[in-house]
Amino acid sequence: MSLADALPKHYDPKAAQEKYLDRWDNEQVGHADVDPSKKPFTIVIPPPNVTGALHMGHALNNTLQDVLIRWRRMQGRSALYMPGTDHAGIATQAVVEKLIFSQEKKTRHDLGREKLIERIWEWKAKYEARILGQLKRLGCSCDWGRTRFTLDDVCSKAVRETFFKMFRDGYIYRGKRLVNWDTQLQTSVADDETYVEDTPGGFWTFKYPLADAPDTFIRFSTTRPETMLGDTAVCVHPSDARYKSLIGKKLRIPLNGREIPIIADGLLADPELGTGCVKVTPAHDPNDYACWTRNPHIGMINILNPDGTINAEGGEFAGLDRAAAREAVVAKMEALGFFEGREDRMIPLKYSDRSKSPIEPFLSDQWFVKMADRDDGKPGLAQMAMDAVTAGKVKITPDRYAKSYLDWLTEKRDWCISRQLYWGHRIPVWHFTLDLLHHARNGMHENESETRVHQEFREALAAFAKAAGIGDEIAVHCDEGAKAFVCAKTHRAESELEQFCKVNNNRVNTDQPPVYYADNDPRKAPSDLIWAIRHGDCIRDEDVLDTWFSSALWPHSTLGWPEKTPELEYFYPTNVLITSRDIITLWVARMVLTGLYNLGEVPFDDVYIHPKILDGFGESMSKSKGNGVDPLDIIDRYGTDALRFTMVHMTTETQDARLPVANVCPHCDVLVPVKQEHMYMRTKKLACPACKKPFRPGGPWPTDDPELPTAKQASEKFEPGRNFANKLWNASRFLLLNLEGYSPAAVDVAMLPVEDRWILSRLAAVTNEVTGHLEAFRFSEVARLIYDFTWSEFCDWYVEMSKGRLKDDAARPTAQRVLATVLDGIVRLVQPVMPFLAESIWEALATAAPVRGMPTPTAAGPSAVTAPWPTWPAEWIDNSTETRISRMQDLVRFVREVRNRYQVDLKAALDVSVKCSATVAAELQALEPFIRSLAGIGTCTFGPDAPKPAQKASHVAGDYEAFVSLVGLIDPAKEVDRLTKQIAEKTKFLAATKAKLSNESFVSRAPAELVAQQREQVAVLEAQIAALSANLEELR
RNA sequence: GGGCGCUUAGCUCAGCGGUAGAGCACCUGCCUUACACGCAGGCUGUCACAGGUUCGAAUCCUGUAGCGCCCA
Repeated sequence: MSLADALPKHYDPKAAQEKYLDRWDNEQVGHADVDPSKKPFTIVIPPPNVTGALHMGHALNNTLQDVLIRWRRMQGRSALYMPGTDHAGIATQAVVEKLIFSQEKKTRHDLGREKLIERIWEWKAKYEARILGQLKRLGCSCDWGRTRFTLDDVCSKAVRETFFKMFRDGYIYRGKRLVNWDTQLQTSVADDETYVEDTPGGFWTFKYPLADAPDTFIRFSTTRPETMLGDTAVCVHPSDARYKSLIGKKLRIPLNGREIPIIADGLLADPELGTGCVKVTPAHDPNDYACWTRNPHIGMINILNPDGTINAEGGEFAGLDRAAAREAVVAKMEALGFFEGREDRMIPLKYSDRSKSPIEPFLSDQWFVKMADRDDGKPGLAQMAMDAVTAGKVKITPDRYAKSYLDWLTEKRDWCISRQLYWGHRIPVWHFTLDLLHHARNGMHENESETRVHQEFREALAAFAKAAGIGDEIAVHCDEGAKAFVCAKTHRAESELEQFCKVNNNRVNTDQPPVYYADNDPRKAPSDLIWAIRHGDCIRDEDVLDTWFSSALWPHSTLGWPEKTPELEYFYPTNVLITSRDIITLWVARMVLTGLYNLGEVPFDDVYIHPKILDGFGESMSKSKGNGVDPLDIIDRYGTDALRFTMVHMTTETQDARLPVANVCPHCDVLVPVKQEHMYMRTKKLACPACKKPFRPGGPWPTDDPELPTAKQASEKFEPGRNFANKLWNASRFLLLNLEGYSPAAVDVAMLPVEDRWILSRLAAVTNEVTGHLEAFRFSEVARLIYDFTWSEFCDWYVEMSKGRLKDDAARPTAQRVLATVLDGIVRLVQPVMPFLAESIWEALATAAPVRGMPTPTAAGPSAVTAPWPTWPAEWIDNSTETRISRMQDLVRFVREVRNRYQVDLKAALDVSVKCSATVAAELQALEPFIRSLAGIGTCTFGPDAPKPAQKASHVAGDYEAFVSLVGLIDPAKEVDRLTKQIAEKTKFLAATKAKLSNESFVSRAPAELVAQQREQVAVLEAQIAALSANLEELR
């Protein structure tokens, strides 16, 4: 009693969160041990970027993971939810650089590598703490003690080991690639860090003369005339009759006299467009670059310096900025007479989001991982990853995403892993420039000299490494020209190489021996090595690795690989990976291939791809639009349980999840829907429709508005979740108010009354279904079933039916036991989805009914989190009992409908008579007290001879006919309307059924069962229509 | 240009071969001692369009239109 009084009328999510978050933290409920007596279950978190805080997409992603983890933990698995964050190279470096520039007007070049990295670590510390805090408030039961970061020592070791292995095995090579080059910041930027804007520009037409027929010309147009300096071909369509005879001939570029071929390429040239001829500048245009890959003989020429000025390839134009070069090139072409015309045109120009300057496609040296099949017997990485999915070792759900995965991998495109950044895993490679002609100067053939130098370099390096004790820790590639690359596996090898470089760079172009090592030091480089490099340099690679390279290792790096840790042994391969579809290729595919490459085992058995969260207009959420919602705002307003419930409920297989966003009026807390015209800070002031006071809608506002308060954002989508939490809370409150005198006892379920057997049958069936849906990742079904069972069956019917029994001393103990058992079962089902609510109820229940359950009560454990997942005896599921209760519900609904229709006061009892067989009557009789109380009935008679009141409302059901006496109440017109409508419905249905049966094909081809059922239906319908018609007649 | 998904009640979405469902909104009663974040009841649909397969199609196939995402 005192306890129940202490329970507030409304579930207080904030109080529950505060209480249990601390407790779970202290008790480390998320800690998963290596425990051979249990089966492991592992999910690694897709590590959130430390760039910023978590958004609704994360809330969804992490909720689903935690649901599975909590469920499996209850099933007795050692469930590890591995937490951590991602350094997110470019994104994080960009925000920090931006911040520093805005506050201190300093660029990264001003600060230098060390200093900038230091500042980013500060940022990381702040955001990592924030992200982990958010995850905790989302209720995620991670094993916090194992938290990893993609740049920490453990992950770094895995990165280095993997890079080294791949380098040694010949999967990693250095090559050229066109990147989006920001000439101002002098870095490449990713595609998603650029934007395209229509910009006024020009469209110039020029002509090039044929080399051997200077009076014959090819005309073409371009928006970037300066790139003519880098042209290596002119391309026509192979089927274009105008140029067919010219294919293979040479043109002369008038600017510099270089001769270039006319080639045919159906993919680049479009005969319908302009002159049908296209100049090809492979080093400065993506399409032309692609053309070069198909026609490598044309070669390519880079004409730009990293700062956007023309390089030495530009001859007389060298040193000019690209804009000046454009004018100068046009002027010269005009002066030479090859300029044909210019028109103004809007050009879709790509800009860098970070410097707002135009992007230059720029050819640069990058590191790649070879994905293709190999001819040296080592497996192709892409093929390995494809085989894992086609062979079913990794199962992707929904399975249509397996196609995107396979399609992408089929291209087997090499993976560019280098980034021109400071923030990331620095590539552990040292560049040596060899003097290939060393021996040639002494008369040896050039080729032979080169081979010899390579060989000497290898041998010398091996000797050096052996002497330095790092023989197994370096690998070398020097099979291409003057560049040799040495990769260091360990920090020790790294520092040896660093020192070596330092020593030898000091003596480039001298004949002096190394000064760093003493003469008697075995590491002193052999003279051959010195010879080999003495005209070159030796420096560490400046680049860092793509973030995805480290996150690709996440499922095993977090478990300690390359060390053979017990965790790795026990928890790997992990079980499920949950992520969103846009990183199937960037991340999932790469995890599979690194897992297979490093460990020979796939990283996870299942991949579940969840929906994307969109706003109410179907647009993706983003800060700049101002349509994003902060999960913490939702938690503050509706509670974590409500947030999680709604997330689970929204997770269907095919649809993206729409979340209509509203501004919360800062004055009166009313939700004001966001309209599209409010987005992008387009609306600075709104009046609240409720309180009429003005406020500023949510958006990416840089500062506070001194005049107007800014609205927080919310979404009414979370209300059903909050309401459900409250409903279950109150059902529990009801039980606690009625548990006085509760005593546990063994129960023979078969001997229980029908209402108890019904709710236990439903509980067992729903539990089975929920378990099945969890196994198959059908999240929305899980939420729906729990919601419907709890609300529409347990609360609406069973709890109502129990009210009378609780007042009856004889029936009370059993009712209490069943109520406690069912509520306990519901709480367990709810725990994975709504853990704070479940724990609150669990704790309250523990004081009043610590020993509970059926058929044999047992002591409930201390926490719902660790309570066993429910399973019930199969024989509890009883269809005939469920049918009996359905019949009762149908009857009660009929009486209630009559009461509502005639606006009969609740307190006024109605008299009901039910005409039915003796069997049905007996079954209904057993439920009579419930029927009376649920429907508000005075007298109630059942049986074949049940009287038909003179004035009545009637209802015809499958196996009974019911009448509510309406003496003094009846409005015959209303009843006539109603019965007429019902007769019409049934007649229509009857006609459809008869039509089916008179169709010979139906009778012969449809399953016999179905045909029989339809025949029966005809009989039933005819009887019902007859009864309804008779009742209708009596009203007239 | 290629691929994938979506189009069902006013809104958000389930259903995916055998008489169209939920929540919200709306209407009518109810502060009935668990819950007004509630209770009882009601209203609401050519299941985008056009063909086809089938005894039977919202459900399977083909095409069209619109919307969205991914890849180039």
